[in-house]
Amino acid sequence: MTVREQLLRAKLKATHQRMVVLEALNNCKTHPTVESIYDQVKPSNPSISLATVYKTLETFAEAGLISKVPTTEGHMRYDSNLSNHGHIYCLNTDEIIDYYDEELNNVIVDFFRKKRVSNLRIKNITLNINGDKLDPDKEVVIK
Amino acid sequence: MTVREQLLRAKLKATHQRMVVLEALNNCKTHPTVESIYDQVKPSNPSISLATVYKTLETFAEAGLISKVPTTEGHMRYDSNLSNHGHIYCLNTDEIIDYYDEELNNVIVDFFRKKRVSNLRIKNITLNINGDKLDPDKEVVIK
DNA sequence: TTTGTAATGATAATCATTATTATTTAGTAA
DNA sequence: TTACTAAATAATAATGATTATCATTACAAA
Repeated sequence: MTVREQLLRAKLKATHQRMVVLEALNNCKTHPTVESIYDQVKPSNPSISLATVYKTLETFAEAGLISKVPTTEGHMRYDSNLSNHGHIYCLNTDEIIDYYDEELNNVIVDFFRKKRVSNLRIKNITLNINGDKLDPDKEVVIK
Repeated sequence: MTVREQLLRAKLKATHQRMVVLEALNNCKTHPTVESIYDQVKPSNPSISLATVYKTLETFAEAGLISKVPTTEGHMRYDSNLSNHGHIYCLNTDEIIDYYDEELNNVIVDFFRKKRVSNLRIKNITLNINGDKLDPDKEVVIK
């Protein structure tokens, strides 16, 4: 699906700025900040305004095209991976890595099918793993 | 244990400001913001500075006396409950409620004993439950 | 008590985010 | 295609939250 189609499907006007920002998000495996998206699209779109990037990301999040990921330091980052997943926070490198395990997910889903939390409509449950990367230059691998 | 003892044990100078802030945190079942702590201690300590509250909370977090809880909106709140637990985020009321279940914790601990995440020294794993309170005036109850 | 060092209060500076507004653009209908 | 309307954008000012500065004060060790 093209970014234009994604936008129209979300009932958003398909402007050039929205398309390049969404393109950047889609091609991004990390969890970018507003500034890093701005830096990424700026070279090929010199007239884009930082305020537009802020508003665009907020609009996308409201429309459900992306999700917001708050960091342990209280800043906001964005995630175009909409599948059910948790995050590994590498505190010493500021990396945020997607984490998903089918077996663990099933255990948690089963648990909350039994255990009832009343007076709350649960939207989602995520697992956060916080830690330090041992070798900051190598990747974290889940086996 | 008195707040003075808590501070000295953490190798922090036991100033009056630190004692009243720690006292406020200890007596607080919610997850207060900087401002709400400031508002709470200000009446009985009119000369305390907001900047001091900021620095004090950061100092406490570094010393491990409290932990920082980032909200889904990217703001910071503080938690004097140091036991292993997760949080329920009530998105429509901005409440953050502690959550702990022995059985679920065991399942998760067991899982990560088997499953290895390499190149990462895990500090902690927390479960975040996001949802909306159905009746904002009533409590969320876990059964 | 005295003294050295660290913490505090007051406030200025900074940084991130949001608001404002004139201009431009996308989408639609003639 | 062209013209129209509402929405989006660019530029930048305003705001709000947090941090830095520095003169003063207070803790705690001797």
